[in-house]
Amino acid sequence: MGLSKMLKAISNPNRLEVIEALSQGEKNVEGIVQATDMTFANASQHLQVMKNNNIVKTRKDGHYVYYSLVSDEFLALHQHITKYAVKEIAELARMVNWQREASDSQNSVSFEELEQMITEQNVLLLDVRPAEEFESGHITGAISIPMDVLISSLKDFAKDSELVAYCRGPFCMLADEAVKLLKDLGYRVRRLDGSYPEWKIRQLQS
Amino acid sequence: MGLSKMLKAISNPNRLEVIEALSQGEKNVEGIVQATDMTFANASQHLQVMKNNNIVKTRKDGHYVYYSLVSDEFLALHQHITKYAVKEIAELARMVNWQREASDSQNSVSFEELEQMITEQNVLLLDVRPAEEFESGHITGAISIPMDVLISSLKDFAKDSELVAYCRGPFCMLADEAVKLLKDLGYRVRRLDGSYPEWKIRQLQS
DNA sequence: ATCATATTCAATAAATATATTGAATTATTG
DNA sequence: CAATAATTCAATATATTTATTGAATATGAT
Repeated sequence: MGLSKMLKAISNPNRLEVIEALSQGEKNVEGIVQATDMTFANASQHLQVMKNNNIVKTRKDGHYVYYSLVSDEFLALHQHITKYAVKEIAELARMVNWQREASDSQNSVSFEELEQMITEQNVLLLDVRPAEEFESGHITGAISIPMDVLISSLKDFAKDSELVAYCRGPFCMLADEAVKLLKDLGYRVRRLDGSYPEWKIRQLQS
Repeated sequence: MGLSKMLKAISNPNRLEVIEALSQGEKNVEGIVQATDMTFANASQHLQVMKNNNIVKTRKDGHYVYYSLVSDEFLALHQHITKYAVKEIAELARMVNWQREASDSQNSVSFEELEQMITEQNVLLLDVRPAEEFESGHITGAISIPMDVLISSLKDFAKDSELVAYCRGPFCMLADEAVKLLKDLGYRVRRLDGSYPEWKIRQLQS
């Protein structure tokens, strides 16, 4: 049956990592390899499986083959599944909430609050993902401060505006680290209770 | 990873059939066997897999072990996945729309229309699933007319009220058959564009 | 207790999925 | 057109999944 094939195609830890990576935007095989610690050939084979099952599509440019998720509908489905996992699969719920004091309401900001803050112009929205991911798509108004840049150059932000950091999704800890770091420096900073791909789906639905 | 385990547990054709069956209500192993043409031991083993992965839960009563879906949250997730499949997986879309002229708007009724018709009291809502499935849960106001009863006894309905038939879900053809049969007898009859489990989730959300 | 019935368990064989290796393609650049 | 770089393909070994068979439990009835 076609549904079971599709589900098989996404029910492998490596391929789920690929999907998470591609949720941030298209990547070539090298990019996938870096995001997942698979070998090159192995990554390529998994990508073939996903292509044959309509999970991803490809675009050729010079030497490179760029992979991306097949549709926004699929991205939305993947987020439904992930949300279920974070809420209902005990093991994952624990992992996500593990060392994240940030997820209490004191330290996290909802999309609604963020929109409010943006219209009021008193927020600096930090995208702490790698620069390439920012370039292939980000929340409107965000600035790119990849974690390594934040750590090494310790940029100065205006102390009077509030900071909000976000990253890849519920399993991404970068934003939490950024919050911790900046808090210690005396900034007013919170984590976005959401991520770029979730924001993207929200935009499509409104 | 826990998410891939959960997805593996639902990405098998037999287990998907089990989930579809349990979407209609709890069943013992014998009931699953009848709904899926697996052998007894095989069904039991698949049920163990689903139990160990928090897809189903059990209740013991005398000799029997009754299985049911673990939560309404899971039922909702399964429906999201199914809806995606029907819309986006070409092969399935074709299958469902195959010989279903019923799915054009002339021959199908949305939940909203149905609610309207029910308040206006001029509809006879026919549940054409097996009697046990009706008993373990049905759309409020429906009457149970299993397909075999409909065919053999050819019940007389009031010719002045409109008939609406429903069954298990998008892959269930019983309601289409009922529509065809009753149409030939001169009734005004349409198929519900939805099913009992979808109605159940709607109720929970409102 | 003994028996019958519903379900689970254990052992097996066959099929499928996965990671690794190295060779084969394909497109670009000089 | 040769050289290079990115990707895919093919072959293989290992691990996992699946269905089948028959035996083992557990529960209720006689």
